[in-house]
Amino acid sequence: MGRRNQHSREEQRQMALAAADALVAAEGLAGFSMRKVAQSMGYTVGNLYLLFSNQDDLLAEISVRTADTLFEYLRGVAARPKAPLERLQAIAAGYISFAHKHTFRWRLMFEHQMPLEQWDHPGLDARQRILFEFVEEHLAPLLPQTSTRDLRTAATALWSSVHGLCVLATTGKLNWSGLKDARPLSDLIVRALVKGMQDERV
Amino acid sequence: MGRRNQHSREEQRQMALAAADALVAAEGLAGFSMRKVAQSMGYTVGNLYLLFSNQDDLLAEISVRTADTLFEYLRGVAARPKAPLERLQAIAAGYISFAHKHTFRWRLMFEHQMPLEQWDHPGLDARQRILFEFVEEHLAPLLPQTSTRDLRTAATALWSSVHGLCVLATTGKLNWSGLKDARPLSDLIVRALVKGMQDERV
DNA sequence: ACCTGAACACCGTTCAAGT
DNA sequence: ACCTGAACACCGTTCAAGT
Repeated sequence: MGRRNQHSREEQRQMALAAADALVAAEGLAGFSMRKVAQSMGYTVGNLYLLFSNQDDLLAEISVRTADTLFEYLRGVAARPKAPLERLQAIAAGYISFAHKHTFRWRLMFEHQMPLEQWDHPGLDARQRILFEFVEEHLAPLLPQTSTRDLRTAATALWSSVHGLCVLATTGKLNWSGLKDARPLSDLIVRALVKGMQDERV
Repeated sequence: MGRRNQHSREEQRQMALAAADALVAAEGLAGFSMRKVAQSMGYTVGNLYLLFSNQDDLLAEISVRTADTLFEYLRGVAARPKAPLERLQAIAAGYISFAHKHTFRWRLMFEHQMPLEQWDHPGLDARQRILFEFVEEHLAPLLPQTSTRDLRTAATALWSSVHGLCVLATTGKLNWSGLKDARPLSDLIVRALVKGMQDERV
């Protein structure tokens, strides 16, 4: 057939991304398929391969969207508290609550690029760098007189810790500790880590 | 056909597990399939469903094996250092180096049970509890006069942090910080976190 | 030029039928 | 009783062929 120019190529891309994002949000990566996306947007599967090079490419673009949404949310969260430590704690708690609210979308960012192995998506890498720099920026006031290099190390340590807690929290592995909410734990991690680093002569 | 009792059911299970484990180690979860496992052990796919209830069941059993191997390794690592802090740092570094050496097997433990959602595998949960208690046991000497409840919280905080670093390290996301080795970072996290917690009146 | 439809090579899972 | 072989309902990806 061929419905001529009913939707421009760019419109089709956006339709596909919207359909795919909704599918991931509803069913997770396990329930995702190119065929479902195609059906949901009213086109054939084959057509999807004229818009994206393959499934990984489509999933990567959804991850980029999620990363942008996440970052915007974190910027909003960081705007409230004035005290540096509380701001950092709010950012950490915001990260966890975002992951809790958009579990499948958030998981996708870490599940799907594992197959890609070393092959790095430039757009995705950029988002990750932005996030780390954001943490670094808000950690800086708490660690004055620290070299750029050590500050970067500290930000990496802090963020990987928060991320690890987030992983455990979203996979229900915190029940062991008897905690219902992750917030006390994220506060503790940020506070203790910052305090411990302040005491260092790194 | 039916090769009568050429291998007992239990022998077949072990053959399947060995084949599946080797397949995961070589190709990761992405390259895994029931059909490949069956072919590798010289039986039909259908026969696999007389040994395991389904794919997730088989993968869970492999995860249990990996968890046992990991724990045995960590126990060995913890036997060396005498000083409590150094012992804890050695355990953290051991966890990361195990994940680095057996990347695909280690990833499987966290990738495959996500689809299972809340549905918890009792054997797997037991291993996770053992690991947390192991950390708690080695953290205890560093946090005397701490209640059982707070000690558990501290162990959770510490281990989720180490796990988070491990995730980033094995997915190559540490390059941003300029670190080639994760060891300095894991040492820093353990040291700073313990120090920060010691200063608390939790 | 734009999109389809059917094909290809894979999947997990089930179960009647062979020995 | 033990295991197979073929079927079923799905996949991702490609590409000749229709309009």
